[in-house]
Amino acid sequence: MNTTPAKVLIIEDEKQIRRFVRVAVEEEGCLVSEAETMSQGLIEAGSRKPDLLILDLGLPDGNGIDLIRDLRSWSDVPVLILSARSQENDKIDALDAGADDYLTKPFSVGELRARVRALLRRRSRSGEAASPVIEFGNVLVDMSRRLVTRDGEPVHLTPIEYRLLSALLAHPGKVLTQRNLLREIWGPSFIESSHYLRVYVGHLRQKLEDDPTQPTHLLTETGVGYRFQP
Amino acid sequence: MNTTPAKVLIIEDEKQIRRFVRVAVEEEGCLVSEAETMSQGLIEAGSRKPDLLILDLGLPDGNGIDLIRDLRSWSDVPVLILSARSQENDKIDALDAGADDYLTKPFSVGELRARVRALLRRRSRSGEAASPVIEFGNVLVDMSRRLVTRDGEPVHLTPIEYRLLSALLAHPGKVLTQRNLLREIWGPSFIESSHYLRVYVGHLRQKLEDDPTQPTHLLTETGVGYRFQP
DNA sequence: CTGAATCTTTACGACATTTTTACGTGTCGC
DNA sequence: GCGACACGTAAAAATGTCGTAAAGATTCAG
Repeated sequence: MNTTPAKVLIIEDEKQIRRFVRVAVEEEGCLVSEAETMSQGLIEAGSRKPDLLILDLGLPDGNGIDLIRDLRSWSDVPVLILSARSQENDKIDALDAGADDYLTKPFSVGELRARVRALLRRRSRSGEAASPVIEFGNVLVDMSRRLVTRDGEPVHLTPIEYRLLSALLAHPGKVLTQRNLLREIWGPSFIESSHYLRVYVGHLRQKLEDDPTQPTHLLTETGVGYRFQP
Repeated sequence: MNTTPAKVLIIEDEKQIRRFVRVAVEEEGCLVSEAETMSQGLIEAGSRKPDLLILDLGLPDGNGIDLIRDLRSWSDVPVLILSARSQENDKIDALDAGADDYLTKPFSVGELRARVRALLRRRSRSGEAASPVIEFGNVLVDMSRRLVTRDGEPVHLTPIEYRLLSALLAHPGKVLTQRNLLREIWGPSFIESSHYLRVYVGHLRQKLEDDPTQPTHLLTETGVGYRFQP
């Protein structure tokens, strides 16, 4: 049980929905603050340091995705998105930009509270020290020393190769979309150039997989992205 | 077991059928309220906050589909439709608008009670299941990792297969019309090509059902659409 | 300025996925 | 029963994506 109540920031312009969400979240025992605009929301997020941010994508001023990107440059607070069914694409972009979960309107109190609980649960867990050395196959990756070895022999990785490997290793078992990886490693303007990924995933497999032709740890999900399998 | 009995609202003009339904639902241990007209039904739904709404499409005043659309803008209470065989199109339109399941007159008490149970079951679960991992049969679907396993073995799904599965799994027990699914997965211009669905539902059954010939979880509603049964 | 390392770009064959096509089955009304 | 219709399966054709190698382009140290 957490001693201090979690702080939740709601960014939502419609008063009705804001009330609805506030009540639901307060029933989870959280401290709630509100913002009606993107810019106000960013300021609140910076000053109040909330443990969870609930964001409506359909705000009149500015783009919610930009807010998330901005936010992610200095904070890793969980972000829960509220979106209308007509904003399917925005939703995906938002998840790509670093949001954690989403709800499509209309949603029920139960659903909302469940998502809030799930995202806040992460808060308590994340404190545990993540082991800085990852192992798979006959490869060791020491994150703290930026050192990669295979069968004991050190393996040299170029900067991009290493960043790509880190990104994949950060979420074991999870599929990372091409856009996600491209944004994280090359920057937002390279989202289109998915062939970079093919080249560099190829390099990594060449250096780390037993049989680069039949990879067992750096897997491709055709049409979607790549996945690291421990 | 739920501590509080579920509240069910019946919107039906024919007194005879209203009685029939009321008795059946009460045998499920529910609290029943009634409405004879659309407008009255909407008011009741707003004030009583029922856990299930049973709606006859053939009401004299106004259109049942409009009622559902209106309702869906502020509530996601499950809706069970009663329709006469001559109202085939209305039935599908209603499901498209957001209804959850349907019964075609004449129907038996047993059928009715089974549907009611199924739709109410969702109520208790939706609050708890914050976990993004869904289970059915011997299959596990981890939404956060885009990972599907069967008997522990990973199952590979193509992008379309996965999107189709997600769409079905998003609403357990709910009937999703072909138009609905086609629009969500292929886009609005593919509403006519119901053929794709047959092919890809076939693929999913092949990969996930114990006996693809006799599916137990990915069910067909002939002439209407498909349904995921947990 | 030169060379080595790295990154970017290009091209093409191999492969995976999607789309078509074709045909068999079962159901329902007549 | 017979024909129309919707559904399920299989496999070919079309399309799209991936992996690889290798040739420019860039950077940086010496």
